[in-house]
Amino acid sequence: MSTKRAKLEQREKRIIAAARTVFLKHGFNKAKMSQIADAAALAEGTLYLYYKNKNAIVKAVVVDHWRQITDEAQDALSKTKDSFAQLQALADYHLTMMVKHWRVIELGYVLYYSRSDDAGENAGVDFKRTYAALFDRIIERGQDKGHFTNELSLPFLRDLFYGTLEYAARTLVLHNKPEDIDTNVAQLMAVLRPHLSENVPTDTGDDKAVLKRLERAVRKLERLH
Amino acid sequence: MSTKRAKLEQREKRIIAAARTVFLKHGFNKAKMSQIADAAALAEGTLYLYYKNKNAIVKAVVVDHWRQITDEAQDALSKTKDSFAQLQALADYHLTMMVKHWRVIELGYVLYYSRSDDAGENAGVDFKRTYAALFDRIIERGQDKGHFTNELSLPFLRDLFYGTLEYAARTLVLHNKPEDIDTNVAQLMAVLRPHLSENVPTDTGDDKAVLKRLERAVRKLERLH
DNA sequence: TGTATATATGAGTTAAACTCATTATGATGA
DNA sequence: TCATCATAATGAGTTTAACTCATATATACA
Repeated sequence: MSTKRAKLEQREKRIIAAARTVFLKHGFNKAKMSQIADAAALAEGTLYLYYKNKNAIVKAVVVDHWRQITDEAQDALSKTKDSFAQLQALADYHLTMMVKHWRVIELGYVLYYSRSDDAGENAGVDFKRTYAALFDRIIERGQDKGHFTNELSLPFLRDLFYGTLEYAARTLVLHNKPEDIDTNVAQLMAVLRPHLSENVPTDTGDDKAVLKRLERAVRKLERLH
Repeated sequence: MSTKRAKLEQREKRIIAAARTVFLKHGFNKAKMSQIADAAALAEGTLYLYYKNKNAIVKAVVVDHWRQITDEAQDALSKTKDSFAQLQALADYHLTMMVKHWRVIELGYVLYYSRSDDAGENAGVDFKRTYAALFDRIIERGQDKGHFTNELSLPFLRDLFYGTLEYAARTLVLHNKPEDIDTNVAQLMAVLRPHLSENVPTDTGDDKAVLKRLERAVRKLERLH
């Protein structure tokens, strides 16, 4: 009973794995169904028993990728309970993954432009949905615990977070600078911090002379960057 | 002399206009070369005298769009000399245009995924280049005039700006809420302000502001070491 | 073991991007 | 105005690759 179902699922996975390899190697257009069939050790016609068409296959590849990524990200987040640290961990993980698997991200674009290909069928671009929810959960929990302000709306914060990181990833890949992941994450967190952390006013009593001296030093340092 | 060249350019424009109509109506895949030819009142073969293939046509459509957008944005910016106001004007214009012409943005995705189609030929995705430069110019001029700090790197700022706005546009289109353009722009500017405006705190009594600024600077230093 | 049902196959069909031999257009000069 | 040449346009024909379907094979069940 379950062996049959298991076997079919096994085949589906084999197709996805084969398709992923072929798509990543050649890109969507130059990838041929015959190549995918070969890589999966199946006849071309058999592919169509599992997926309606080439678009459905690429969609399955992309969806599968985001599912894996979501699982891994969840693990990475569980290492800390501090909301802000979790956010930083997510940003770091997300950017790292995007840079590493940029070709998959580009494959995802196929799904955007080919929407409305077959009215109905190809329903909305909702891969990433559960992944994006990770961010929402962090923010909401941070707000509940009173650590985060809510002066910025959640949808906006989400767009800022993921939009910035996607563009940053493209820049890093384009200029082949994966070592800049950290500085990008740091800058993003610096931007978010004042809008998330409930600022505890620094205690007074500090000597003005010290402040003045510090400020001169900082100004000097700032000029270096 | 010039009439001949002018006529050819005229034809190119007719093809782009026709292609734009057909692509926006049907999407890239369902748009047929024959339809474009019909819409341009030309034979199908003639299209190939002007553009190498379907991809080249869609690229021309997208490039043309961004050229127009760039011109218009420049006009919108010339209304004010204040750097921060210019940034806000650009954000507002950009988001408005993206929401209005979202289908063209999606068409642009075709260029991303189909890169490497024909090694060499389809050189980098550099439409938007001059458009993105508008942002750079505002930032750089603001920094030169001493109104903007430079604690965040230009590439990062650019990715933050355009990345956030693209994601925000997608959200607005998806939820059909074009009236939220203003709130999105406002939130983006609120996020950017503290990192751009040089708010030199008067060291007379304004301890909190000084401390805040010093803290930011120190955190930044900590990140670097 | 025989029959029915489910799954796999790949030669054949079809659609659409692209080519190219032929035809039309228009410029130039006598 | 016409003859010659060069340039541009045409669309029937070719090619490629996604997709189909009649046939073959495997599997479950009595």
